[in-house]
Amino acid sequence: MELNKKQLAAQGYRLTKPRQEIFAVLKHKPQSVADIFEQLQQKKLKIDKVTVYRTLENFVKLNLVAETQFKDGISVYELADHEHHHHVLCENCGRIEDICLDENLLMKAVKKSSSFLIKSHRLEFFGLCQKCC
Amino acid sequence: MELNKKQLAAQGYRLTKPRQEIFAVLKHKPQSVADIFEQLQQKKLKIDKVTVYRTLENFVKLNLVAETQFKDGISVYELADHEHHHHVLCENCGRIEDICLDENLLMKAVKKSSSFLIKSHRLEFFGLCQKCC
DNA sequence: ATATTATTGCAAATCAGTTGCAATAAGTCA
DNA sequence: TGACTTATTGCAACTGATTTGCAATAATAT
Ligand SMILES: [Mn+2]
Ligand SMILES: [Mn+2]
Ligand SMILES: [Zn+2]
Ligand SMILES: [Zn+2]
Repeated sequence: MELNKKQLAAQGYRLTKPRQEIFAVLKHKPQSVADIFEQLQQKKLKIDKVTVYRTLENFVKLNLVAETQFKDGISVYELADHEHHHHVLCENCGRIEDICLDENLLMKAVKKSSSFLIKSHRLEFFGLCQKCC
Repeated sequence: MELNKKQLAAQGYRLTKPRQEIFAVLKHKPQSVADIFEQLQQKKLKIDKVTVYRTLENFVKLNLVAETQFKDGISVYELADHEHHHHVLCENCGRIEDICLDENLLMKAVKKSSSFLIKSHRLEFFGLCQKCC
């Protein structure tokens, strides 16, 4: 997936250097703001942390990026290039693995047991990756 | 459930006014630190916000209170008087409802599809309560 | 090339939560 | 009860993450 000028323009956004660079960094793996900022610095790019915040906010609005909150309320951002899924986080090294589940049964059970109109959910797992086991 | 002197003493904790008051406030419903602090103020109790933080931390250590992180990374605390369960949060009014689920199937599916050793998980639902529908 | 305005970077502000420390008060024991 | 020990509290200062205001910059349209 590429950051595309037309797609941005359609919503009144411009294709800029910082946006391209942040998008490129996200291609590697899901990362926090701090992670992304560090990567940019390593690349010797003088992009302000504020710009990272603002860019991610915009990417999320544009559905280009998905935000996941892990423990401690720190968000991790990843390119929204595949379907709804969840994550396992290694509590030792921070590695993240995607988890795809069939959620029909779960959602059916919830709708039955709750009086609320369910709109969305969040599900994360924590544990140890193979390396850290 | 009552905050009990012996139980606290057994772990070297003392039964104090702030602890009793915070416990009492939690009896009403699950709440954030800000919520709890506001309740205390409405009761004209001069209890510092720092004390609320420290007290909740202790209650969690003592397994008297359970902490849940909703969106935005803000924790909500509730008396730990029932089993492991999850929550639905009303996106309009903030009301919280408990959800008890049989998670065997879910956990089995996850263990099968992940290479990680799963230790714990977090699951929350968002939607609208009956009043807000 | 010029004009328009979205975007950026910097500094300052805000916000949640933490820490250090001296004053206070709960529990203990004579 | 009153003195003693030490856990607890409140206050102020601090931290780290995120937000905001604003003037300078740069992307797009004409
Ligand atoms: Mn993912
Ligand atoms: Mn609950
Ligand atoms: Zn690991
Ligand atoms: Zn509601």
